[in-house]
Amino acid sequence: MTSLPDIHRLQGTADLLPAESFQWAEAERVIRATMFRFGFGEIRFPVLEPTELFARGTGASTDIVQKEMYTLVDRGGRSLTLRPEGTPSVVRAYLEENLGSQRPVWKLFYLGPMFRAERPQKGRYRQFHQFGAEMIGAASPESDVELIALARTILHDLGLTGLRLQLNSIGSPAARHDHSEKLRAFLRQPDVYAKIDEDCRRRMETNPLRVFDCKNEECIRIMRHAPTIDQFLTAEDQDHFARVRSGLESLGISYELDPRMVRGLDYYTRTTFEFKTDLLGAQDTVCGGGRYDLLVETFGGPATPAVGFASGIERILAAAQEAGASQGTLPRLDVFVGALGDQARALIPSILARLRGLGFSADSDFLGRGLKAQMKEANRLAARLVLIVGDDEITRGQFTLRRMDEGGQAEIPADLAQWNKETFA
RNA sequence: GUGGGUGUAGCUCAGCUGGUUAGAGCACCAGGUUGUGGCCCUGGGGGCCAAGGGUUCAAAUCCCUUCACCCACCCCA
Repeated sequence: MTSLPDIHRLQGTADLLPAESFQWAEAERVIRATMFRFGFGEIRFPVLEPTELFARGTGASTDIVQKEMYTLVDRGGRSLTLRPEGTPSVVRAYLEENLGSQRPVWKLFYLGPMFRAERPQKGRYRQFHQFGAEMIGAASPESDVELIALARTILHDLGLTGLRLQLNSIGSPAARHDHSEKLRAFLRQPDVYAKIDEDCRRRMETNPLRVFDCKNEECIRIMRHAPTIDQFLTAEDQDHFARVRSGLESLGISYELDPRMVRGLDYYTRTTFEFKTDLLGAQDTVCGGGRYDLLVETFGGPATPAVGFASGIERILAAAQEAGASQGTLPRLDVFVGALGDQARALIPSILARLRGLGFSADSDFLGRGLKAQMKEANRLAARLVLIVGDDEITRGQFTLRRMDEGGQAEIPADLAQWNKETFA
């Protein structure tokens, strides 16, 4: 089985072999292409960051910071953390590279691995991969709409259909704080408290908004009468939200209002959104995002509004597969060189070099096997052509070129210099 | 961190209430075609049945422990 009995892939991580990594490369290509079409440029930032970046950026009260970070101490005694999400790093770079003074608005995207020390399950991994986009410097409702449209376009381009867009506005931190307090007060009323279940009594203290998510029918009934966030939004918040909604409508993007939608990160303000699928089981959010108008300030920068989203590649690929989206297959090999005999085998390197120089993908057998085995190998590689080089061919000065789809064979000159693209078309 | 499920060949799995050398399909290798793939036929290599302990004349099968993986809760991509 294994010759490394004590060395294993870490829980919640994966090895991707060529058949699968090819799907990934395709997805990444699509993501970048669409990002560029929307005018977003790629930012690459470190996988390892100071722990304080996330403690302050993601938020000390979040589950991510409280129990899900891979944190280590380096030799200098510094606390470092494998990035659990991208947004704080983008904001750090924005400030560190002094981007705000160069242009009023920055549109950046990223793509890469993130790390969270959670118990793995379907659609949840300890090393997973996200792409995300951030527009920093714009406060307009149209920028919210632009980001939602961007996310939706990429998801569509990746073959995902039937997604539900859920939308909410959570106002300012002050409004949320107000709301939470009122919610607690509501839940503490004896006649209410008596009816909610144990989980919700716990949630009431830790995160009262979560009670809205309870699946218990009694809790759902009671929560219909609970105060919702929209009652705490300012007139400006409400106006912003109304303009986001009308912007989406003018684009024909349908959405569901979900006043109970809670996002797990501290920095969101006003608009929040999620794209969900019903193809994945419990972990059904494929993309989540929102506005974070105060985050730049919390790092000591100037008041700078921003909006962004992040999306999980594993979940997207799983959902696309579930939806029966066409899966790209590895490209076919153009020419397989089948050689027989020492004299012919000695020619393989220069033949391969010539074919590759002409722009063809070319491969050969390096085991010195018989022609039959080499033909099987060529078939496995889905080769279009097999160039057969044996003693006969060398004495005749003509190589045999077999077309694998039709089965026909032809002769081509043994002189490599006479070959051109048409020879192997 | 909590709950449930599953661990038998590279992969997907069978092996019922314990009984002689542990099976199938696929994959891999070889032969049928001493220089020709995909289909077919024949043969072959591969398993300390997750690990450790226990019960028994006898354990892949029953019991215990550990480990791993999966699903779910919490939360999120």
